[in-house]
Amino acid sequence: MPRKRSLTTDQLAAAALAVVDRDGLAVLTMRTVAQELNMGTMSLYRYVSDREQLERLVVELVLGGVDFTVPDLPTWQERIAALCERIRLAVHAHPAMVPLLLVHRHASPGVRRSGEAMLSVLAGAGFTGERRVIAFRALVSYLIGALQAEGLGPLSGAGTDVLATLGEQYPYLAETAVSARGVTPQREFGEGLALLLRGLTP
Amino acid sequence: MPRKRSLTTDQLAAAALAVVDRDGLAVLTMRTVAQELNMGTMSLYRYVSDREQLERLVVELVLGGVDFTVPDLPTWQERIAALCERIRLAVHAHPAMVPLLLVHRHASPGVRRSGEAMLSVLAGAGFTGERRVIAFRALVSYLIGALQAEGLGPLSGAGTDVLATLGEQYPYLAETAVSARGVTPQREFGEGLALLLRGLTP
DNA sequence: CTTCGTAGGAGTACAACGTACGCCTACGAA
DNA sequence: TTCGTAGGCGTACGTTGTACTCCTACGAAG
Repeated sequence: MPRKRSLTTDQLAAAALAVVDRDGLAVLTMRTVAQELNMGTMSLYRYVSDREQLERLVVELVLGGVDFTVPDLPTWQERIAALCERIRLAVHAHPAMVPLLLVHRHASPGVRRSGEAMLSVLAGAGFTGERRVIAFRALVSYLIGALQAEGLGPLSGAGTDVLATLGEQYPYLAETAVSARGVTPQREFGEGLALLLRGLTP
Repeated sequence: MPRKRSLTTDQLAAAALAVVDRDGLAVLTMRTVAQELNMGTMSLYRYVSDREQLERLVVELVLGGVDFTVPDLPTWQERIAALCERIRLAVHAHPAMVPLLLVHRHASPGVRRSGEAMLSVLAGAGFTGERRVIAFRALVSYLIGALQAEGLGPLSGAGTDVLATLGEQYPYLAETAVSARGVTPQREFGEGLALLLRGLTP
């Protein structure tokens, strides 16, 4: 066996994530990542076969830091909420990569582990068969949507101010946007999830 | 005023949507759309300033067909559900363009109109201030996540079969995937939304 | 210590993309 | 009939992902 690899896939993923964190998802390029590592562009292809695979590595790096062991809490609702909050926190640290989560949610072990953890809680709570399917999908849909909305949403963030200004055309939207200023992303996420959990029954 | 335009923006959007419906979002290109219209590539720039604007036109075309007048139904929950179902139906007809919905959800009149309609229902139901913010965001998050999940999700569609096969590593995921086979996207969407609505109280 | 084969690193090159620029020309107003 | 404006489009450039090919560093074998 000649020559040892000078890079681990983790280092590669970390470099890509650094680029995304610093300059945004739009500049995530084989060339920019290679520059970040002081390597030739084509050298990256010794570690990944694709740009897609590079993106998957980023997703795995972010989700890899999440603890998916089911927390020891009194109610299953709290267990679900704690799991979701862990995910939200991990993603919140790298908001620019959220779109990657959605694109690669298929073939990502991290996403699967998270699903497995949530399902085990639901199963323990007594959800079976199609009820469990519905409940799980509802949770995942909310999670995905909320993460996506957090960084870019029209209510929190920069979009809020824009919406607040066109009050005559969309009065409710404008009024709600003003109220939204006092709501942190964390509260928004947590209390929205709580609403969903209230409606869930095995 | 010399020369009349030979194209309406609707026709342009329709051509782009046709390309997306037929060959997928990946081949949506200024060149492919131009070919679809038997025009030169650069001619499109007489109608849109950007590729982004072209994508926005597609979003508007899809959402433009949705009726956002609040339906006359007994409960506000049913009114919300009906609005969401209308959106789901419109999007369901063009599943490949869902990612565009998310990217352009900011500057899209259609998205704003939908938000305004939902908020008016919530307001009529007695939601005010931050409670309305939370409720609205929860609904939007679910809607976005569910639409996204519908076409590509790991539970319905092709991903289901894959998941069902790796049972030893993700037992719950595999079992749930099998149960998911009997659940149509429509039921999944509607019943998941019902769960969320059950937890909503002004 | 020398030698050798394997695999890592990188330069070149190409197709496809978005789009700036500038030309030609069709057509409504005069 | 003429003219200026604006529609249509060909060309070309920078950027992207990546196939191909070469050179070379290095662990194992002698």
